[in-house]
Amino acid sequence: MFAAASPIAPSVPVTATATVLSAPDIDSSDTNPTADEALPPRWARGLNPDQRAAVEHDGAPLLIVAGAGTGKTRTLVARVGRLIDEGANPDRILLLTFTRRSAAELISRVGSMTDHQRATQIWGGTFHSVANRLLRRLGPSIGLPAGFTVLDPADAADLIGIVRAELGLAERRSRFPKKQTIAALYSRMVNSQAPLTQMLDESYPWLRPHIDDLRGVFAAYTERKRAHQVLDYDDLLLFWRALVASPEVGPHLRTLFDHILVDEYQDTNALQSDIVFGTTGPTTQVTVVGDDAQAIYGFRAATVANLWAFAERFEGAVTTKLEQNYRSTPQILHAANAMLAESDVHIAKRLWTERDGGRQPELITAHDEAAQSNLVCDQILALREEGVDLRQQAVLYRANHHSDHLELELARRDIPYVKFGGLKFLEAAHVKDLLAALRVLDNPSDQLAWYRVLGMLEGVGPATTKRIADSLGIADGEPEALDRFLSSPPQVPPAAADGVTELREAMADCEVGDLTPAEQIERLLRFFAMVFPRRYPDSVVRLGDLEQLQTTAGAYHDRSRFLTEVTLDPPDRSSDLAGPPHVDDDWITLSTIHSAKGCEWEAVHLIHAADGNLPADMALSDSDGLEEERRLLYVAMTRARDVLNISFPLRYHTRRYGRDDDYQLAPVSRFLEPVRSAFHEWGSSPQQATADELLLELTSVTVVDEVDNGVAALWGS
DNA sequence: TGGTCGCCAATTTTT
DNA sequence: TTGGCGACCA
Repeated sequence: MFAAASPIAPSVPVTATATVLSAPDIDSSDTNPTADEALPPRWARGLNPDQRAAVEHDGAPLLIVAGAGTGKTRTLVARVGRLIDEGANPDRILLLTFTRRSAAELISRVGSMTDHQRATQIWGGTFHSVANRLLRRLGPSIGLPAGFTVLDPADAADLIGIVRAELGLAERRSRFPKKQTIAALYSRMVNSQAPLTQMLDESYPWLRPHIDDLRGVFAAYTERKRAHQVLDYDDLLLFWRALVASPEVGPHLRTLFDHILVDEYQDTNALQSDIVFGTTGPTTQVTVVGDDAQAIYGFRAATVANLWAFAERFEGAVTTKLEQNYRSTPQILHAANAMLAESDVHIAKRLWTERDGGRQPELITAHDEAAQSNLVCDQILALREEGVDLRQQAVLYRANHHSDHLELELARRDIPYVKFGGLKFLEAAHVKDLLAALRVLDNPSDQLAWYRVLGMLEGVGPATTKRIADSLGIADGEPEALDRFLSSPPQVPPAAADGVTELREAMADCEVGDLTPAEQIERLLRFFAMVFPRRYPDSVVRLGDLEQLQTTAGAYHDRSRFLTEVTLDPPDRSSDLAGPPHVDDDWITLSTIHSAKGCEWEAVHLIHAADGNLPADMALSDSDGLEEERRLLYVAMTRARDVLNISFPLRYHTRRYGRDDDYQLAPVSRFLEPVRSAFHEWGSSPQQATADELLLELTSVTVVDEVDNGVAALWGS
């Protein structure tokens, strides 16, 4: 009922073996145009009938349900290319994507298809970056100062930590939730638009007794943000929606765009759906693309209900499906389809391919984690021998630390790798230090930035920081705080005297001199060079990082702009600053499944596919969480073109009881158990493992008899 | 005695 | 990399 039959797209046979349909072969249609008098326009080349229908649709709101590997990006690019070709004004096209990187890629591909210059005029980016752009321009008309500062999530949590302490909730025994927990709760509340009581009942039942205190923290946090003119990520969305709702600005906003296109619509939340709806005017054509089988951001309050209810919210909407897969072998598709069959995705679709041949995906049981790392390295190298470059291979896993052991083994064997989704650049302490100093200059009411900067001084801890801050009037959000700090030295412990002098001089130079952002960073670096050696053992490396950041800042003339861009679109890791070692180097990609969304590789090695890791234990409490884990596995499997190797260790060593030789036995992921026949299976057998464990027990357990009997029983069978 | 500093354990997924 | 706990300094 949700996926109404589309009037514009022919329905596609849903069996995996259907090869009758006349979907054009991409390669031959690109190189061998048969229609000699009228070449199809560039955007139409190589599209299959379903894709072409989606590209050419005009009028009613359009939902494109695009399965994994069905040419979703190609279709989106072609659609935008067609619009521009046919005279649409690019700066009246809004293209909302999940990451900034995918927006940039889409726009660049549109550019090479049409006109590069015109393509760059498209409003492209994440919801957050577009919100920022709109609010700088239109914010003042709803009472938002144009000079607001954007807080990254870590800063937001720190600010919550401050008000939490100020409200006296940080006392020893109160067992009040930590700042990260409160921040996560707050963010989910905003993004799902659910009331606190409901949020607590559904997701945080153990916090129920603290409901009044939590309300107090939220109120104080909101008040503090207002006083200091800072917005967190969620506020960017909230204020965009406020623009939409405003009687003055709303109607104007709805005339800005002729076309709104949203990618990854299954991973948008309630607030984002409101925004798209509210930004759509009577003459705006809305197109959303998504796949409910790939919804993996429920923990961030994303809801596939947006996708399911699209046709209800956007009246007269039509739905079209893309089901022909151009990526994977039939064997891989079969395994993925079978695994997903049990799930509760609403929009029926079955991927099929014209490809034939290919090897069976493998399900590998490893003796333990060390064996798994070894096996994976062996396979990576074997594939490289066969001609599959490392660049065409990836190792995927559920949680960041799952790659720890493998990384050691890769390093030992000199296999180069690049890791995605790990520690964020913004989370590196030294980067936060530098940005805090710039933020103090940029917005002297930014209490959080002040606290961080002052706390860097020797002999100055939380208590002294607060004392100095109070004497400067920072807690009250007085912008004169900076002038006071620069005109007379605050009272500090003797150890901090030199540091505070250098800091004041550096900031004064940045304030009065007409310095570019890069020059200001250069000036501040002298202060950092003073305090870093005491603060960080690897201070030289960190200072080097900051010099790289200085280079990056060279592209900006405006300090506020630089700060906002870095906050909303940070480089992935610190090493990004230095760039990849050599362009012609070959390296393998390590990534969480979440970060692998939208990517594909010739060979995918999925590790730690053990129950407890995938699905993760944390997700087992409710069925929604469990289903999301299943879709996560589906996303991982469908990243592979030719080779899919899934492995899991039979046992995990734990140190829970203080001994290194403790272990837990782990079965294969419950999602894979029913579809084992789709795999070529090999590795250690569970029976063998259990006997091994019991032998191990023999050496360390005192109740020898029982264990002995257990071993005898097993070996007897 | 208040406050800083050093050492230890633990960490789902992210715009 | 954060937080918690204990040692040491004014």
